[in-house]
Amino acid sequence: MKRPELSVAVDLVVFTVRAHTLEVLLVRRGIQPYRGQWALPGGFVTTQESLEAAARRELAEETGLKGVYIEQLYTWGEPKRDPRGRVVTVAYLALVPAARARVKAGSDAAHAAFQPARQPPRLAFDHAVIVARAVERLGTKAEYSTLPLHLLKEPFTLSEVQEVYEVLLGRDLDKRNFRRKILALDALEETDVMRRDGAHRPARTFRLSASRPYLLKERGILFPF
Amino acid sequence: MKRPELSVAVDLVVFTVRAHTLEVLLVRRGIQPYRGQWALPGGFVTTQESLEAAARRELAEETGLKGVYIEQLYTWGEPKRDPRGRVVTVAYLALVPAARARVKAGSDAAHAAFQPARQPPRLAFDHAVIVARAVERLGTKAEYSTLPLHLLKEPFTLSEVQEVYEVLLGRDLDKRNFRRKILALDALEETDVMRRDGAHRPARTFRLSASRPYLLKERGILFPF
DNA sequence: CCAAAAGTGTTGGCGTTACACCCATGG
DNA sequence: CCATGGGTGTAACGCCAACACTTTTGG
Repeated sequence: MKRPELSVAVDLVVFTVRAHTLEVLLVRRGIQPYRGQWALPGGFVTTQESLEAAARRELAEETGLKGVYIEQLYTWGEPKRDPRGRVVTVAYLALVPAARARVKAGSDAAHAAFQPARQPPRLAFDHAVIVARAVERLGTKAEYSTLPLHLLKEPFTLSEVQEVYEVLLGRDLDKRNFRRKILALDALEETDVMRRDGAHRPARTFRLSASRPYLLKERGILFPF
Repeated sequence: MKRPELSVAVDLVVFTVRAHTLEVLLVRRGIQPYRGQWALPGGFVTTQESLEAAARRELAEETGLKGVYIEQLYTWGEPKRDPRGRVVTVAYLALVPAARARVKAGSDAAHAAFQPARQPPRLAFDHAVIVARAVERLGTKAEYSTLPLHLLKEPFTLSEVQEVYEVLLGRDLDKRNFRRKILALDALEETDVMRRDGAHRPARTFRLSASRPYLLKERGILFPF
């Protein structure tokens, strides 16, 4: 049995929501091919680490962040997607709170930046396709899960929760209905600290409940009977 | 930049529904490691083919089938998942109609067979994990899509459609409600042939409608407002 | 006292579930 | 004529969408 050897890479689609916009982390390529163009952060998988470990390593190298939400997105492996040779890339989707979304100190200022995810600049390789798919996936999950909560730093207010859902869904939501629904999921737990912001009433704050720490799956809509 | 070379494989989870049971195609390994144990069909990706092409090639080699529904499932790449060395495998999920689900002629009778997908025999490598995830994914998609229709050979009857949904969802469905809903999706188109089976009234038959040929996504349930 | 965001309930409409009998055929 | 699966309608209920004003604070 033949076992051709290929290169395996991971690429990261790191999202954050800032100023009512969905943003993605991009890096400027310093080497050929596509030198000077924007691309997704990523790199080759070493022989001793798992795929997710490689993705987390790359994420830490660019942002210094650890312990954020990460999930595998899709694997691309067209023979000619990389002009250097055959590279199969496993793409990961990561969510980071805007308050933590800083490019790593010490990097060149022009080296990496968060940019609009829905109208990104011209990207290297097939990265535009990867970003588009990640945006679609995140939007879908916003419809039926609490995944978007990972875009917020705890503790957060209900208005902040509503903002991220509105950005991901691309439409405005009714405040009263939204609050009733998100609280009914029993995925949030109230903290005892209030957020004092400006010249207005302070807001209650919440964190992910310990019993429902992560994503929440609900029944589908086609056959609920 | 270092570019370690790894082996990349594809593995196939080929489902069919027969006798009110979800079944998966397994092959008996003829070589070490895990010689004699059941495993998923699959093989290494050659340097010139895409991942999906490799998956379709393996599927054709085992079953002779072409043009069936196939989608990428997930990629596994733990360093020690294969004792021979570092192998990253991209798993694909395929759906074949029971009427076409034959192991390729000329194969050893004991070489490959469809077996219960929810209680499979002991499997080689991490294939039990892969099968479990595929079963879960198929069940989820049955909740909100018409994907299960690809488990049927056209033309099919509404009773056959209901049967595959019941098997995937693991519960019985109400006949009148089911028919109203599945027809309301506008994904089926009636043919002019009737199915005459036995000592009972003949059934109307349907095929996937040309305008809704494939999977159908519906709105989520969390924020439909 | 004014601006700004937080917080809070009710009702009408629609979609979903529950449910039982007649039809067409082959033997 | 009987057994077998195919085919069909309605009514009660529950859930969801729509909708506007009061509260609390800072300046």
